[in-house]
Amino acid sequence: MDDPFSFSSQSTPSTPVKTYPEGEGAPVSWKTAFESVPTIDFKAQLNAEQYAAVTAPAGPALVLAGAGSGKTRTLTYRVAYLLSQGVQPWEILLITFTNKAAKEMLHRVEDLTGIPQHRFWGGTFHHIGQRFLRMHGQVVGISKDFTIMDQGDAEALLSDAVREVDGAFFRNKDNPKAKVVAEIISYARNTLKPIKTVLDEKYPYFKNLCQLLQAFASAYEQRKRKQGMADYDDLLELWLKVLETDKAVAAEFQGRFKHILVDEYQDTNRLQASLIDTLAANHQVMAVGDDAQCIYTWRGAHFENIVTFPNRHPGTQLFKIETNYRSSPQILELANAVLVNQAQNEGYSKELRAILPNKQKPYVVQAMDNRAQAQFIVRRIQGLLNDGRSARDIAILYRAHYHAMDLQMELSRSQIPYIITSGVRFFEQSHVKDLMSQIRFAWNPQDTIAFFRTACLIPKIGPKTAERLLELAHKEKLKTQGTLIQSLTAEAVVVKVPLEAKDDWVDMSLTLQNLEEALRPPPPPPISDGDLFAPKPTNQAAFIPKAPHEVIALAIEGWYGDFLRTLHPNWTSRRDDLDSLVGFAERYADMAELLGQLVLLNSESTDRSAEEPGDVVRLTTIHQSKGLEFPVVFIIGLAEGLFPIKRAVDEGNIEEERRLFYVAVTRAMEELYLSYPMVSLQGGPPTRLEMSCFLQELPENTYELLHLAPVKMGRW
DNA sequence: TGCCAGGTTATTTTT
DNA sequence: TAACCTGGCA
Repeated sequence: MDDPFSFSSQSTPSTPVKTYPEGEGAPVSWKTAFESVPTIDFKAQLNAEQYAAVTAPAGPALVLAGAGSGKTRTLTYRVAYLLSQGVQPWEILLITFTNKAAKEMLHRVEDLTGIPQHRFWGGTFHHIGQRFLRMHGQVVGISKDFTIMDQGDAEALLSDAVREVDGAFFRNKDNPKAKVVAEIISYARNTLKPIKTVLDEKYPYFKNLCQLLQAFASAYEQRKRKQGMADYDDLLELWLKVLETDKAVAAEFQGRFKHILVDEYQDTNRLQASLIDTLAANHQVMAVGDDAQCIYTWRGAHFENIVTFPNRHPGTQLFKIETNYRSSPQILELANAVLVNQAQNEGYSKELRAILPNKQKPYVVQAMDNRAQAQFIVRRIQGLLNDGRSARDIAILYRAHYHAMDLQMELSRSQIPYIITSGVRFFEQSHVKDLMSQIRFAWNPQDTIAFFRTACLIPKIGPKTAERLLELAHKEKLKTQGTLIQSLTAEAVVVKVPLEAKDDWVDMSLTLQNLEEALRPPPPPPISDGDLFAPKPTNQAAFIPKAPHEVIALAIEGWYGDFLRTLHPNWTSRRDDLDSLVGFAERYADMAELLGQLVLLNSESTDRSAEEPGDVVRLTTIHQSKGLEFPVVFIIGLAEGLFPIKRAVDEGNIEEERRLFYVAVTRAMEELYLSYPMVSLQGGPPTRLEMSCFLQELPENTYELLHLAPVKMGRW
């Protein structure tokens, strides 16, 4: 697996990946496969707008695809079209933002063309960056087998770096917390701006900390390199750095891709845009997106990227796809009205054109308070279900998770099945991370974050104690020539473990030792003994590491499996999570790959979500609803202060809130309910809430107002 | 130094 | 709801 691009978004050892060396044609078998691609009548299967984009001649192209206009379809057919023109699959680079999108896209291409997914070069920015760096990272001083940290790990490492530079920093409560420091630094990196600029623009109240933050950033950087770690941003930042440093490598990749396709281009940040621009040195790039749906500027997304794309790629052809296949004309009329109120000069003008039959106008619903809002929705849902609607056709969208609290209670009470996609992801759940930390530490004893996480689980052991013990173990290691993990159980270390923690400490260390033995050959025995019968070095050559899923099973059987019971009351379900991790890991042949993927993949790819889609109502934030569609959509909390949310108003980010509202509205296919509570009972005395400005701005003929009387009225 | 209980507070979160 | 913080105690 040396070729960085010989992968699909999912690693499936069952279908071995073939790669073709540079300059060589594909093997004959492949050609046969290629010829068997069904001929597609592009003109018949696409509308005129889509057809134009799909069959665009080579060269830079920008496809503005409105909500529900068949964006994915267009992209998929574009790939098929290129293939039909003789382009080889490995000459196409397909970049998406999410794993979900990558998976879906590759899947659909395979369905359409019959060519297996893994022939295509596709994945998320981060996936591709990872593979690239595993190959060429040394150019910028990162080792091949770096470990990728997730958000939490990165913050922990950053905290360490901060304390190293200024031990008292976090004690001052006026200073930003580790999370915020991380945010600032990350934002700077993703937007290619100096920290100073970021502070000026977004955090003026931390301006005086500029020097300090810069010092934190570089200390953090050093730590990462020293410990062989990379955070998410590194995958992009260092990728770009390599391309800029090593012209030969850059040229190789620039020549390799004849066609680069980028999905959701409006959500690229400056760093990602630079990557694309660099790779697409010959302007062989098609960007697809919708600037009206850019909702991630707070994380560095820069929707002007889409606006200035033609400047950076001279000769760009512009395609607009505006026929909407998703929503009723009434819903689209409202959606278009949302955009009319956009500040001027915000992106491209667009108007979605309906082709579906008429339906009911969207409703605006005023409820007394949150509770009444929830009750209204529950009653309405019951009505829909009685009319034969499936629960899965219904979604409730909101701006922030906590807006849905009353609703959850009300739904549970009425026994309406629902799922809520909450903020915590599978791999970020504490027990999953606990377990994986042990494996990570066994895999890479340099990974002190993993060690601390594991050690501090034990009662009576906190960070300070853990640090002392680790130091002792290091000393011991030098003495005995063993491994660090072997030293954990050395007498000199164990005596320093707090009395009550001893049993757990030893158990934990023994498990770690088991894991280590499963992963790596034992170190050469000390020579000084003169022991002629010591195991011979040949043992090492013969060592075969255990498969990742076996290692995970080993860890569960070990110390943590039992310890978990003492940790959480709901340990059985957590134990199930861990067991499902074993199944998940079966897909991976080696630990390095698994550890890398674990961090890059989020909940989508777990077996868990595969089971999820049942016939249930879906509750989700608007951000997470992007790309989805539902026949019936409720958008709740449409009051000033809730949506647009107060903080966004304070910071002057109304336009992003408006785009968010636009995204929410365009999820709906047939029925749309926009509701808000008129009184807030949250914390303290009841306060009156105004109708959201987004509703106030709408022409009155775009919706029907429904004022809920306290008593039951009519059907609801 | 570490633990625990109780209280507070709440943006959004592709990787 | 849950995650986080704080203060007081062992």
